[in-house]
Amino acid sequence: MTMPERDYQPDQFEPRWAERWAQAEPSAPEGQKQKYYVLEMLPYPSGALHMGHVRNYAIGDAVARQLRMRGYDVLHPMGWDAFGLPAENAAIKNRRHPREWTLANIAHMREQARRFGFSYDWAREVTTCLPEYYRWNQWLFLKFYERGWAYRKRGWVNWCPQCATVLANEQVAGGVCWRHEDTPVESRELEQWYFKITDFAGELLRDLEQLGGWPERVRAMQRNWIGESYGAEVEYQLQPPGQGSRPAPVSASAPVSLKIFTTRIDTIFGVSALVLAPRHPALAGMLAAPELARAHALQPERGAAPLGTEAEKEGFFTGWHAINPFTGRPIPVWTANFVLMDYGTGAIMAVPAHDERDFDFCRKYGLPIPVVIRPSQPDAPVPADAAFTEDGVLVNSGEFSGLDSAEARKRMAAWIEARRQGRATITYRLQDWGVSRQRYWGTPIPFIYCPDCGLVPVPQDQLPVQLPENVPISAQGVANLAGIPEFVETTCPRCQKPARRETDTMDTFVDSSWYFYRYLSPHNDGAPFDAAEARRWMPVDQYIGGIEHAILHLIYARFFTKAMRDLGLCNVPEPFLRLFTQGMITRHGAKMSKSKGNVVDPADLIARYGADATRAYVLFAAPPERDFDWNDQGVEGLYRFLGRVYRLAQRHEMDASLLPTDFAPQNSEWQLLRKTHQTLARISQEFESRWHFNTCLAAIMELVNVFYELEPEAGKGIRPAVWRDCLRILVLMLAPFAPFVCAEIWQAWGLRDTPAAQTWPRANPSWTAEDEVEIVIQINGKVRTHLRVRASSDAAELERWALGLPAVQTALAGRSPVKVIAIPGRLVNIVMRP
RNA sequence: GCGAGAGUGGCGGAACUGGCAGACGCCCUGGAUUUAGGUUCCAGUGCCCGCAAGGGCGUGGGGGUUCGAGUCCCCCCUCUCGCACCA
Repeated sequence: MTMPERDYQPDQFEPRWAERWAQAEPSAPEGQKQKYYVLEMLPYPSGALHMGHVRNYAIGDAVARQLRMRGYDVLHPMGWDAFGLPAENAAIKNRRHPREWTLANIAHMREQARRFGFSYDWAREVTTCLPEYYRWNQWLFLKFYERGWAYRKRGWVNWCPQCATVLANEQVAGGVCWRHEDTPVESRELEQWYFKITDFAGELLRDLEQLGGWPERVRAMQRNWIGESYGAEVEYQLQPPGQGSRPAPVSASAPVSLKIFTTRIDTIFGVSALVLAPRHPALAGMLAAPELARAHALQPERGAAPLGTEAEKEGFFTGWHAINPFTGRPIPVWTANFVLMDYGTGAIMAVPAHDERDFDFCRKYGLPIPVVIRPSQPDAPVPADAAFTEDGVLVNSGEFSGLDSAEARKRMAAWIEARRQGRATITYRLQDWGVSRQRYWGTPIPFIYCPDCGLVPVPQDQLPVQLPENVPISAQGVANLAGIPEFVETTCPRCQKPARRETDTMDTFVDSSWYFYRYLSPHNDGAPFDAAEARRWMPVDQYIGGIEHAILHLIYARFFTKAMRDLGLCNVPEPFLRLFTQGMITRHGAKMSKSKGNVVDPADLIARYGADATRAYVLFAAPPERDFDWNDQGVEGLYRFLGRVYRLAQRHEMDASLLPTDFAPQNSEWQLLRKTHQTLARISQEFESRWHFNTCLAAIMELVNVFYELEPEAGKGIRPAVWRDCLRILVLMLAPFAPFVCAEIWQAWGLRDTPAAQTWPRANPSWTAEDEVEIVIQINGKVRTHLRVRASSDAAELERWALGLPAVQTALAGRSPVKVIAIPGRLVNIVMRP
């Protein structure tokens, strides 16, 4: 008896399952099962899911579903990165409150995610713009403040005129804003809140070594970003301008010494000048107003130089001199555009003979170029008209002459340290994270400015500091908090006198730095998260997301975990054990964007082909870590394939009985069992290694082709029990990639639950092995013929049989081969002289 | 310039350890089913020569190691991504 065959029409059953799964209570955690935390990067609720989301979640869901079938207790949550500027821009456009717009988008996107069948535990959903969440941003901010990890500082900051707010260094790439690629970032001098991520720089760098489950590319990017350099600080005493014994009068704020950072203290006998960054604070006490202005004019705007070039080096002599502590001789102090205030001490010693930049600069301005390092190999060539920048042997360096560079660096650092004019030190390129934003739609920073008490943290029991509901929205924008008097005006928690609230909000990267802890106890109102839950679930076993967060989000989140560990909130040093970065989906060779008109809308795909075909195609098109270009016909291929499976399954009855493992197959049963179990072994292996789901789906397609080929044998040469067993395995293997159609088939078969609730099948090794193999016969490395032999045939047998083949006899033409290579199970190569 | 990754049919890709290059899918062609179109099912499909049997060529280019190289080594070319005077 066969069931009536129906066409594959996913819209007739997918919504039904989606609804059922959305309402299903998450399976209760079972203590004895091993935990596995699968996390996908939470999306910004921009309005609708895009293909990038679909790819990210299709990968994560396949992994989560397969792990559940393998018996893990899987945590697979989802949430919304709901604060941020697009909501304000939308507010301006539609005169709609950012909260309304955001929550409406979330509702829609959650519905889309459900329609796709992504198996999230919706009871754990987190929305960062709700006070239940952001109060814990504020709570953590205050904890950081107590530890000195949150502090205020006046300094030059990146300002994006489009965003009308400050940006962190990580959010500026190539001189432009990360959200506005056509907007150069300006620099402004402002007082801002910072997180002291530099306190963790060394640990953030070292612990990268233990992140073996991360792509090397991401680790390299973070390593470069942190930028650790071993070197020394050296303090130079200053001499004001003036001739001989009559120094010119200097102001009270005049500095008496200057600290520089160098990685090459071994070259210090070759210093021609000290050079200060144009914005070095010491210059204010060294230069008269016109010169100071001249110095400030040297400061290049970030990204001012065209890409691929460096600005011409420019600077001028300040009139001051500094005493080289090693030689006792005065050297001129300059200021120049090529010295960065943000790195080291903002001042360098210029050693033109041994640094390319210093060489360019000193040659341009006619400063001397004394040589103090020679190559270790006496006959090695020395660059004629360039700096020799490698390590070597010191010359003209007083008592240090003759030492090699590495040894000299140690001794010279010790020498300067003994004189208390310097020390060996480590410098990082990484700078503290500027977290202030001058925007409305973010977490208010919980501080109060009191005329009497100064800066006062908002007491913990008064959290959250709520974002005011009523905010003026005009064509110019959403007012920031400074423009909302009801918010600003408050009373001092200490003295109760009138006071002002801090009006900056937090960078939204604060929200995403710890959201994956909030999933563990999303409704806890006594703490950001439950420590016992964190002990059970952290670290995240597998994080999946886009490479674009390689530095920003992933370094901030690592920093938060380390800080929270030091606060005693959690006990792991790293948040993400394994990281998988999926590739981009392009179309017509370009990133999908509305302006290019090359967007594929997941909603349209669901309507035409259903969620399963869309998910499966996204996985089939390429290995998940690679970029791929969207092909409209490709989805149709997967739609056809799922239809093939659906129809095949409908044509056959099912029962719940399993084939015994010691079952003795006969005739074509072997073929089906072997193919099924070989496919199963391949897919099981792929889940535990590369995640090349494209080959998994290809393997399932091959298997389905075999089913079609053998279908006339079903119930004849292939007994029903064998046919059913293989068919059931097919559906179970497909279930992580196309859960709807598999559930539908399961139900149509009259079986209980869904494939997702079944145990992942185990490949039977006695059925995967081939008993016969085809051996390639080569002559001089070229395939000439084939030979079918028992799989167990040894090399001697193979050689004997191969040499007896007519084709080989013809080729040999009576001569004897020079050599015969026989590899059991693979080939025989007969080597002859040409 | 520096760092990382990638170059395989008309297209996406497969070949994980050196052992039949092109699995699987798309496109295209033909056949069956169908009143017809669509759907479905089956077959063909790297390039060149050949009616065929068969042969030659072929994984960006050049060289090398090896019985044997898409895979290992050296040199070069192209593309993608990241970094951008970090002393």
